[in-house]
Amino acid sequence: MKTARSIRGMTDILPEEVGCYQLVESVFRDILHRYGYDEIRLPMVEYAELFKRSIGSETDIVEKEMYTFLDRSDELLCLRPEGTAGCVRAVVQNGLINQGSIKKLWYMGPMFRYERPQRGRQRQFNQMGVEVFGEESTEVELEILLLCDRIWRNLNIEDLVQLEINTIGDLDSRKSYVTSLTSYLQKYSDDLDDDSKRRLSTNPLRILDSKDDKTQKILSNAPNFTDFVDHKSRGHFEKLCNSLEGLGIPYNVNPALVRGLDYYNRTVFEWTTKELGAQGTICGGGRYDGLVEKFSNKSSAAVGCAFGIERLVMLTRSLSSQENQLSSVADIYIIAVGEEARMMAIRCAENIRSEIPSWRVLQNLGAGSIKSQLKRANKSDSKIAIIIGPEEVASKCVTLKFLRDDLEQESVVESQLISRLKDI
RNA sequence: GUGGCCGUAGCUCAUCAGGUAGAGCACCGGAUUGUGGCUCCGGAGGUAGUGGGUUCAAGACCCAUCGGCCACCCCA
Repeated sequence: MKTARSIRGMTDILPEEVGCYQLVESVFRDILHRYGYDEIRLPMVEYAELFKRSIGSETDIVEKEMYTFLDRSDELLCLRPEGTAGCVRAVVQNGLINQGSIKKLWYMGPMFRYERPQRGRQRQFNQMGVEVFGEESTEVELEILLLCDRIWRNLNIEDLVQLEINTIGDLDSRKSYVTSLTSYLQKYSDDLDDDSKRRLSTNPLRILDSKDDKTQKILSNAPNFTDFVDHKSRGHFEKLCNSLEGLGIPYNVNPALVRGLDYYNRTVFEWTTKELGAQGTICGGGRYDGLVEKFSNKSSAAVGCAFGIERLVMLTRSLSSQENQLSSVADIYIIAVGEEARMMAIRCAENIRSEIPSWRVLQNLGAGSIKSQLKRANKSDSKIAIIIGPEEVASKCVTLKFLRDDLEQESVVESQLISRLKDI
């Protein structure tokens, strides 16, 4: 059946996997709460223009990865490819940033990018994100990195991740570096690989990432980005690095780390892992002091980052263990044979659910012999089966059968059931 | 968008000089009357991703298409 198929790259998260998601999400929620961040819930659809202006129209995301469409009023909309732009929009629109005060927010939800799916990459994927508005000191970066580190530790993946960090200076220093780099590379343009040739005119900074040996050779004599970073940014970065050292957070300065979104300035960082194949970034972010003023007559410093939930789930799962954390184990399975018994069974089930809320009570749905119902009870992993048939109806008793322990089954008067169960 | 590998029962896979498909697990039922787990017996379940082509004959060969995986690209 062709129609019973999900869209490419948009996968179902099956019941057996949901436990892992809930675990990752609850760790995130808990830690963000403890650091004093508030949740904000944002729409999945925004004006396409929002992303063009914030992420940058020359970027891959905007150029070829957005789900863009016209709605019935001919408005050009798109499915959000990331969370920061929408968060900035919301913060400006709702007047959440006041001069001189700091706003700390987090959000969670699906993002959409039209890319070829592969390990760790889907067209619909889930992110958790953090944004802090209104403070330009390195303390913000530091707090976010500390909070990341705490998340890794809570998920027991701290040994599997590394922090890569860099500064890309302010807008002016980036501009002058780009002109310098471009004019240098222009001289060798014939020897560059095809991708890099193309990027020479679109996004020269990206050439630094080229995997081509010849291109890398050319780059070895290219002007150094570090020399172009403005003094303030450099100082900012050094201060951050010193603080990280002081706090014992290992990091690696990666001069080639240039993020693919235009809104960043100064600090950029990525937490990566080698466990996930080619898509090793589990969290990426940085500072974007200039973005708010693009949508507002005010300006505000800002830092943020986003976590890939699927990738974190894969990572925590690659550690084995906690799979099926919240899988379908039950406490009680109720078996009924006959119409009157069924009514009695429902009564008992509801009664237990009211009186012992922490228990998971399954009731056999549909008919079946006692034997087949007991088989199901066994498969449900229930500890106890309650059997109710004509005999039980007649005697106003229920039969308790212990499925995991070597105990005699017993008969309990219906009115005594709860107190008997509470003793177990 | 590009490249490599792959697509047979719910799942994992076999079948392969091309002659209209099998196993294990799972599922359902039974082994004397209302009792699970172990064992034994039986049953159901596949137009071999889809569409063309080659052939007397194709799951097996060719082409296309869709999908999956992995990589490039880029990123979470």
